[in-house]
Amino acid sequence: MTLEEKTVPVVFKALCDENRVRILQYLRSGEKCACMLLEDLDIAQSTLSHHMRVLCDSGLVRGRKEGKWMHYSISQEGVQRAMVLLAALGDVETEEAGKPCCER
Amino acid sequence: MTLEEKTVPVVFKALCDENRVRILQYLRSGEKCACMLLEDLDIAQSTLSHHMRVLCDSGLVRGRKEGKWMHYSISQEGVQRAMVLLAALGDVETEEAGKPCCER
DNA sequence: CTATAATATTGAAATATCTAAATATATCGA
DNA sequence: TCGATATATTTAGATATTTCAATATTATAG
Repeated sequence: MTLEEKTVPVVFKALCDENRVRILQYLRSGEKCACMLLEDLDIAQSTLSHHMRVLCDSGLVRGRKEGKWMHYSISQEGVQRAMVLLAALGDVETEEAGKPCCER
Repeated sequence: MTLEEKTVPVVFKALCDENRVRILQYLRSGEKCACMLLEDLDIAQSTLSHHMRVLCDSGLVRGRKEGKWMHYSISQEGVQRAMVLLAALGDVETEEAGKPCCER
């Protein structure tokens, strides 16, 4: 597994803002429509819309349009993909027997 | 598991910059000293130092001082902690049987 | 078709982040 | 102690992000 430098930031930017983490927290209790989130979060509507775009771009959240309402939910597949990317980090190659990188 | 809104961004900011992902990529082949990273990455020394601080603050990387050299390596514990945080997202509560949030 | 309601987009200000040069600190060897 | 080397911190400019008001778009009801 090789980490792609361009795509990894797009995925994890979702988790780099306090408000987006709060939104994800809400979504853990199931699919929510934007109006619901707007009630609970005390942010402007355009701000919510911006954050939902970032979340959807990351793949961690899925948006479903139903009439004039947008319903958002956590994407299991997206979370799984992110887990794989993160796990790749922990997957360190076999240590090259104490080879020193600098003269001592 | 409950996601803490303040701490989660600190952890995942590590993965939100292309250069930091490249650094993590390098560290996958084992512990590296700063001078090594500096050679490979084509960025200023102060820039590297800044990124290493962000990485260490996230807990994903551990720094070890040896004389005048700093050695950096991926922290298995840190990656594990991040995995737990991320997994909490996928752990969605039992869906409340299609309860609609908006009038239709 | 028109009015209304939900969401998206645009524009602009405030704030944060990235970058590098200059400087500071720490360690080692002479 | 002095000079050289590795890394950290400070400062400042460039860029990106967050936020909200205003406006645009889309869908539904009448």
